[in-house]
Amino acid sequence: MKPTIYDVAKAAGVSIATVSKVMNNTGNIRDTTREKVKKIMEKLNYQPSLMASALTGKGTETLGLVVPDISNPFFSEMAKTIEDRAHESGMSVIICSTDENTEKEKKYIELLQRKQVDGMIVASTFHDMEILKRVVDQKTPLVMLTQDDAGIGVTSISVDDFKGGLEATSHLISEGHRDIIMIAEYAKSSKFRIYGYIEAHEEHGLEVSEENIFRTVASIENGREVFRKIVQRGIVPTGIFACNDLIAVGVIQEAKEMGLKIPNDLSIVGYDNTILATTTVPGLTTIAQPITEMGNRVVDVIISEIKDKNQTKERILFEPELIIRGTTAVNKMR
Amino acid sequence: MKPTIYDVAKAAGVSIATVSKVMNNTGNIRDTTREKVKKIMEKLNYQPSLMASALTGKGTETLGLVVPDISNPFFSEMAKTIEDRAHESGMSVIICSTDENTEKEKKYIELLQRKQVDGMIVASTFHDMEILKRVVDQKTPLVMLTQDDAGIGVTSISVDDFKGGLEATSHLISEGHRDIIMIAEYAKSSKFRIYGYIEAHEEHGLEVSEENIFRTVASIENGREVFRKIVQRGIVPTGIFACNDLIAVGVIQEAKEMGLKIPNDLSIVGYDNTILATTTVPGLTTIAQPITEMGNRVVDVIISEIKDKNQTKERILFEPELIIRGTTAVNKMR
DNA sequence: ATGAAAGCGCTAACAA
DNA sequence: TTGTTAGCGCTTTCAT
Repeated sequence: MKPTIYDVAKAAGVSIATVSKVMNNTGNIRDTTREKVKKIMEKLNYQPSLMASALTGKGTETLGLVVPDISNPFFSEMAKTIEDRAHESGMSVIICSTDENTEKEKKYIELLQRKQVDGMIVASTFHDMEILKRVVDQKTPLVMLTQDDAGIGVTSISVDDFKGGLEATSHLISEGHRDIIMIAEYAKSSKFRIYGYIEAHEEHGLEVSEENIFRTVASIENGREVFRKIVQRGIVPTGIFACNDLIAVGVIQEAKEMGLKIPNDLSIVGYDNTILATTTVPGLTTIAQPITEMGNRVVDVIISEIKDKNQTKERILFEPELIIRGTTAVNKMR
Repeated sequence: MKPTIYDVAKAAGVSIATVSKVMNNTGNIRDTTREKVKKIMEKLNYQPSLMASALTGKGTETLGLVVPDISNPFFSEMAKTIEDRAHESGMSVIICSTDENTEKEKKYIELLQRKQVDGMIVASTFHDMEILKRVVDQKTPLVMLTQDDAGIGVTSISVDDFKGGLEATSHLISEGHRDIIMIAEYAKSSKFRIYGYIEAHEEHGLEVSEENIFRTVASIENGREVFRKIVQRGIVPTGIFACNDLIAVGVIQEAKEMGLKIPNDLSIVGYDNTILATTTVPGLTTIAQPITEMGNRVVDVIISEIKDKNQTKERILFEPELIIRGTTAVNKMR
């Protein structure tokens, strides 16, 4: 079936050691031998088994990427840069989508361990840190993306969520909004965005009510649902800060269907600056996370940790950036 | 570091064969022994190496998925269903994004072969069929998604693109449009959509000009660019059929910036019915591909081919469905 | 019911 | 410069 190193060796009339050497460019091989072997490999369409070489101690040249939902543009865009960067370094990526489901999180992490990935990038909301702790204990390089490390001693890469929440909320406040609802996720990253939301209020001497903070899971449908709930409760916000673009889009859609004009009746700020933020009408004002930079960086970090396992763990924060588009405007309701 | 089967065996005071048997539920093991071994595995957090077991002839329980661009919502949504379905069957998925780049296509396919994936799903536009032919020759199950098999004898799953193109164009024609531009991709799937476009014209006794068919690569930016080009050439279409939602969104954006009213000045039909089609304003009229059904089906097919390599190859066509939203309306320009 | 041992495809000493 | 050989962690006969 698939040719092995033995097939190549036999066809070339050399030993498997020689074949191995020409594959890996190690040792001293006579040019003529090298050429001969290469020709045979070509002819047989020989693909050395990564399984076998991994077994001998070499790496698998594979990274595991765990995200909550690959169909969320934020993560698919992130996955794309991560993949590109990884492949530049000769590594491939196994992507797992956990659906924010604790069972799946566990299953996928274990799967990645069994596949002996050289390193793991975890962008998913981990409820059970014990699981991650175990991979760290087994010395598998791990870096957290988009959330901090929760004390398991790994490097983490995220944007300054506190600042992001602060900027988003401050923008709404400065436009004259006073009744600002925040729609957060259950995810860890939301925590700091909430603090930012609170801080912005305090800076302006405004009250914050826990009642104005809603929580849901990222999806357009959930965004719609939460907004419906908000309205049903008789709350009349003029501004909404949604923890991601998906939710923001849901709010936009629902609000429009209710006959609200955006941004005149309702201003909305999203988070992530995904492709969705550019396709809505009006365009979505949002907090940009530098997806490309973060993706590239996380790959660079994980690769350097693979090379040297004892690197100092750091907490890398990128700057969020407020992108003002059309969903926010001066509050004329006051 | 990571415990091996030897560590477990030693700790449990049994042989590795016994450990192997309890892992795989094979052979006859005394209950007490089984329990003892299981307890040790638990305690050591033992994860059997998939590398090692793959080497002994077992599968890798991994599927390779090759797409042109994972950040295109069509493919990320597809990837999500494929992943979900695959994981239900205990298989994981390695996703590769080729960027429609022939080099990368080759690189990734070879990578997947080296990783000994049990099967491959190829949704990417393959220019060099020779490469795919080789994987088929090596008896690796392969199914093509979203494009037909180009004579390499594998099963393919796609929607009836001819019909999709026909319906999209017929819809525009029935709304009174006569100057309909088609923006296609270089991809194989576009070929049939173009035939559909032509057929629709012929059915209505209308002329088709090759000049009205543009080609580009899927992205919002390219959609904008092509539309600019169209306008620059002095062509004034009232209808546009774009081969995917991304391009359609680009057209919408560019047209709006030019001050055109949609759908009054310009009607647009997309293709794919991704999340983007729901977020534009007005909503995008588009041809839906049943992403979930196709994704599930392709996994089922590949898994059954893995189980039995000599299955009859088939060509499975799903039905496209015209989803009418707000970007199309009766042509009032005539 | 359990274990010894061969072998999967490759790497890396070590010999020759 | 090239080849021999002992593993890597696991599965699977075949003995015991």
